[in-house]
Amino acid sequence: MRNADIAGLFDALANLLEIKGENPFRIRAYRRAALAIESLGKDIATISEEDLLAIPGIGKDLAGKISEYLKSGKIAAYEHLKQELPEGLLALLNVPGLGPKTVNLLYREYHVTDIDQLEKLARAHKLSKLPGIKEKTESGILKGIEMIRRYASRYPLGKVLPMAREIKEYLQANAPVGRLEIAGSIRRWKETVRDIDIICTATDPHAVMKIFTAMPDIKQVIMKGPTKSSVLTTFGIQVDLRVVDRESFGSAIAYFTGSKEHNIRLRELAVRAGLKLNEYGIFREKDDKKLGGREEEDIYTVLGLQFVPPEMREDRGEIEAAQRHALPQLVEMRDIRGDLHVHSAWSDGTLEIEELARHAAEHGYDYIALTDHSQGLGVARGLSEERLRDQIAAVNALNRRLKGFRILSGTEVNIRTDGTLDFDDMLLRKLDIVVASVHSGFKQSKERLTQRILRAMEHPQVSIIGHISGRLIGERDAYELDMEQVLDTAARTHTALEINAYPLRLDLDETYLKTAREKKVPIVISTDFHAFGQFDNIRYGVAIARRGLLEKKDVLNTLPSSGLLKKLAKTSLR
DNA sequence: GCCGTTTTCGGCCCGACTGTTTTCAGTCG
Repeated sequence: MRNADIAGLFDALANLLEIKGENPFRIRAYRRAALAIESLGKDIATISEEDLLAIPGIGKDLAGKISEYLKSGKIAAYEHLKQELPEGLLALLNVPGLGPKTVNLLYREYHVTDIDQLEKLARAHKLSKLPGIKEKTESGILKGIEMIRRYASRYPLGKVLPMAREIKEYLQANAPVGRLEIAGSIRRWKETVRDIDIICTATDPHAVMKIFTAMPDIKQVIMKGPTKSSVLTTFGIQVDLRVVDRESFGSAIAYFTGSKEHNIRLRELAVRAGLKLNEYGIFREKDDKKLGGREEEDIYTVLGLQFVPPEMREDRGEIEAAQRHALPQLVEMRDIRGDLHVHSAWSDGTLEIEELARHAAEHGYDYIALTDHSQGLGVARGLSEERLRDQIAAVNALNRRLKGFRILSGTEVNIRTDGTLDFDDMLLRKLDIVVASVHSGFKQSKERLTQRILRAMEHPQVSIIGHISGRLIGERDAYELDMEQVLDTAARTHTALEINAYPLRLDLDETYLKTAREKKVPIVISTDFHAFGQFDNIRYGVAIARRGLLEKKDVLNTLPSSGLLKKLAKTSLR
């Protein structure tokens, strides 16, 4: 798909225009369009020009530029702009504290076009000769350069959320705070996050800020004010704390949860209704009377909107739906009845089958599917056919003893490099659930990988395709797949796709979920359980499902086991 | 550059903190 390329080009265009000092609203239009294209969920090349115009934020001009790129691989306007301002300037914008105005100044005065040049000039104290720049700014730029060299810009949610919870607990235990919540992209459950945003109420903000900026494991205090402070942890992630009084907590958490684009749309609605919305509340414009803000719901109510769950707040149409009071009823944690991807100590898990069952029942589940690895995956102690037969017998024996809980016999069978499965068909037929996954040969061509997965989906015994993209967020990219074909085939063969709730996987990812839902592809949410406590990871998967707008009816493991097995029995459907 | 329950033209969100300034521009979220 070229979506990411086009979105990237529009973003680059916006940045160059900003350095040039162009009309800020024109710049915003490019950025909005870039976001819309990125989260489109289908190949932009397959969309007619007419349908392009139906996408909010894309008008005649941008639709033309998209077509131009699809035809020629270039956008003339961007090529022209590059003649004026070198592309290298874009990298300079990534330096914290360095914005478009300063980049422009540096380029005009010293022809700075890359970070190494900038660093040399700063070290030689040449920058402080420029208007508006003195020693502090100069050393700030050097610090900024060090930061981008040392740290990644975004981190996987699964790494950051536990840190955020630690900070939350620390502040609740040590600072005089009232209500306190994690906000920002963590609260929206974005799969990667850039920083940790925390919002709290307090009667003595100074005392809170003092404790916050002196927390253990703080590397640097970036800024410190009475209502807003930022620090950098030794891990390298920025933490922002915002303090408000209790009457503003709702509006503040709404504001601090974002997304920025969602907030902008809310404020535009407010302006049009003769209101003003900020982090302190929602006010009537003419007399400044406060109409709400203590609770987050106030904001949506006063604006005449249905309450929008944080996971949906990305300005992807949720505001319009909330105006019509037609938001989907998103799937919830309590809807999940069981886990369909679970490993025991028979392969590379740590719990015995009975312990697993008890643990799952304590977690509130009615069933699990035991899906240990297959023989080909030696590193994970994959089961031989003989051991799998033994396991089926063990599960049957156990099920006779268990009351109100059921273990489904299953496997996570390797999809071999040619698309065949790692167990004999006769054996697979004895199982309740067959999860088929790719564990090797990631470097195959897009065509081969796609064919491989299609072939597995055509197999009558395969109920679910596990972690379909193969990615590990921040560690390994997804392999290339023709997702259009994959989703069509999944729908046709009634093969479910898994949302793998392991925090570094989280695929099938949200960009494809919307399309999957439209095509009526069955979806399951599973944790890929290996060790005690990991059933809790289901929250990540539910969040991704919610970000993909899935409802309870779209997710198969919201069903009781009998209904679930009926839905997964694809042979009876053909 | 987009868009329309005021508008096809004239609007387009709002505030905190920092550094360099004697009143504010730049950056960030």
